[in-house]
Amino acid sequence: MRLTEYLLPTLKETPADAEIVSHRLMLRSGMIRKVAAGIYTYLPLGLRSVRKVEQIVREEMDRAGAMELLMPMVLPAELWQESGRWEQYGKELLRLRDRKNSEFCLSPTHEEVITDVVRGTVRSYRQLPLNLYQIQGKFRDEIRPRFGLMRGREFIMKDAYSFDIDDVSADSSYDKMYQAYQRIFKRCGLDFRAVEADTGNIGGSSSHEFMVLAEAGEDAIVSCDSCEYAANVEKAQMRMDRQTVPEPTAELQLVGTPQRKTIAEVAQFLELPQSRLIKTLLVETDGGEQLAVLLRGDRELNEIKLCRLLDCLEVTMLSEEAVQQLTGAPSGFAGPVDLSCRILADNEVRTMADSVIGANQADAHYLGANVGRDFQVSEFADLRQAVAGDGCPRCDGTLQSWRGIEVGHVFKLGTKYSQALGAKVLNANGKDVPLVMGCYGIGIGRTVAAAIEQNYDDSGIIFPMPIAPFQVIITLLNPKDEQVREAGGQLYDQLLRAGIEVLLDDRDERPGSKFKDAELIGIPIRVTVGNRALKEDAFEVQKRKDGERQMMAVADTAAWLIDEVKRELAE
RNA sequence: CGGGGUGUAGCGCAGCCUGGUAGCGCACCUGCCUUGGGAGCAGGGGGUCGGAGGUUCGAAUCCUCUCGCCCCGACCA
Repeated sequence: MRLTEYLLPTLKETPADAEIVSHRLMLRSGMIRKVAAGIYTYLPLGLRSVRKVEQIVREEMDRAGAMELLMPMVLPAELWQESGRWEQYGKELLRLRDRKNSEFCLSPTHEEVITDVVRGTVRSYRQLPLNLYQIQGKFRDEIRPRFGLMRGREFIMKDAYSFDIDDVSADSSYDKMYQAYQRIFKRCGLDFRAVEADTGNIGGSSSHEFMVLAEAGEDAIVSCDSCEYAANVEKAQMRMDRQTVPEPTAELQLVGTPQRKTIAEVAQFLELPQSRLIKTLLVETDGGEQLAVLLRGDRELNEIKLCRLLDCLEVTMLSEEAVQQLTGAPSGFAGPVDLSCRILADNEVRTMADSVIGANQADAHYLGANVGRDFQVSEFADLRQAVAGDGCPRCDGTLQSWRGIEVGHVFKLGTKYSQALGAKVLNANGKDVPLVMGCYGIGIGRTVAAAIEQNYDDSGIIFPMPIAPFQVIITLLNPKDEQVREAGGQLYDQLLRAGIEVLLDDRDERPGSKFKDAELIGIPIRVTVGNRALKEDAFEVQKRKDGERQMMAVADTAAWLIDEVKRELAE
């Protein structure tokens, strides 16, 4: 493309509401434009990168034996009522009515539709396994869209669904997708990790998230420094180093702690490390049960682990009034002694002796508290958030922590949807069995954004070759100069003929502006055409990545570029 | 949904407190000039000041309501 004919609205100034690098750079480089909160137009340049990622995804899905189809985005309520999710899904599901007042929704995901398709078309195990995917716009009415394409309401997603006759076969389908994802993100030039993940409310037995490592990531993950273990902190376990239950050495003793409510305040006041305290969190399940959760003072509760243990969807902290009612004291002084509700504790609490706990009376704590002697715990479990430095649950290694951007997620679904929607086939014994499903998502736009989070500098984006909107940019320093136009034009034609995606900056701008734009939009290789170098019968070639310039004979340049682009694509 | 903020030209902002002809920088258009790192000069186009109502001789400015957007939190295949 010639830039004089291309829509490239780059911005010198940074739009005020762009918080993270990728959002800022995508706006500045003219890749996207905001239409409404969490809703974006992909401008020509942005769309090219999106298409690159889509194409890589397509090739790898096809290679893994999946078939592409396309389902509608507007779905009838009936289908969602059948699976029960019309009621369950909540406000994230954007509901609408047609002119006949029938109810519809904008689909945030397609388990129902795909299951409906398959139950109507697949009758026998001989037709399995089956893996169907689509690349399509999705809509989720997020509470708080932010960070540009990172968390939009409308977004492009690849979603695939596998159908198998039994668990063994389903595991193999899952594994194929896992491998395909490894290839996809590798080809996109990303530094990523596959981590064990919580399955959330989509259900299913097992799941991995593909996390691109980046500071701006919304997820925290941990990984072992000596084995392959890696997990989302929502799911991450840790090794229990000390299993012994220590003997109490101190008596239970009431101590005044005026106005000291938080762990930090109490620890400082008593001149003890926070790890000598036990914090008592009072929560209520969505089922209405109130209970206490004990953790070492310096630890954080992992609500997901707690919910799993309690088999509920959410827990909330008790209000000030409820705390007062349950403990007889203002919040900040709750403790497990003589508490009337059920008391759960993190495994670590079992290994603590002579601890500090709340006394259930205003401005007082107990010293020397011991489990079993001074208070009882109904159940110990893994309830705390893993942190860097914890022991790996699989080996002797130590966990490290990272921020990650979730670009892909693979799930073993089991028969949750096939059962709800009656998707069954006859097996080899002529018996009706529900299909065993898996589902596999990739956020396309998010992948582009994540790539930018990992590849940029002060001047702008540094696109990896496979997802760059153009592979080469030819900058004509003075497009009015006949010789420059001629030489640049010839190179441009040669590259086009070779199938190289090339942008010709033939705009009548000053060189500085063109250099700045080329760097901002991150084209991997730039060829500068100016009469100074042309006098030596040379072009100047510069890679965006390292900025190194080299002079190259005009006659050799096209062949070198073609070679170089292919080499980088194959990397 | 709770807390905080903001809405004035495509983008970034000033003006609002203390009411009196709507401004600046960038971008855009024309001309001259310039051409290896976002030049310079001159001229020009573009705004129902988010919307509705109210107070006032007069509202971007004061009051009420409303909508959008942003940040923090809860939430989230």
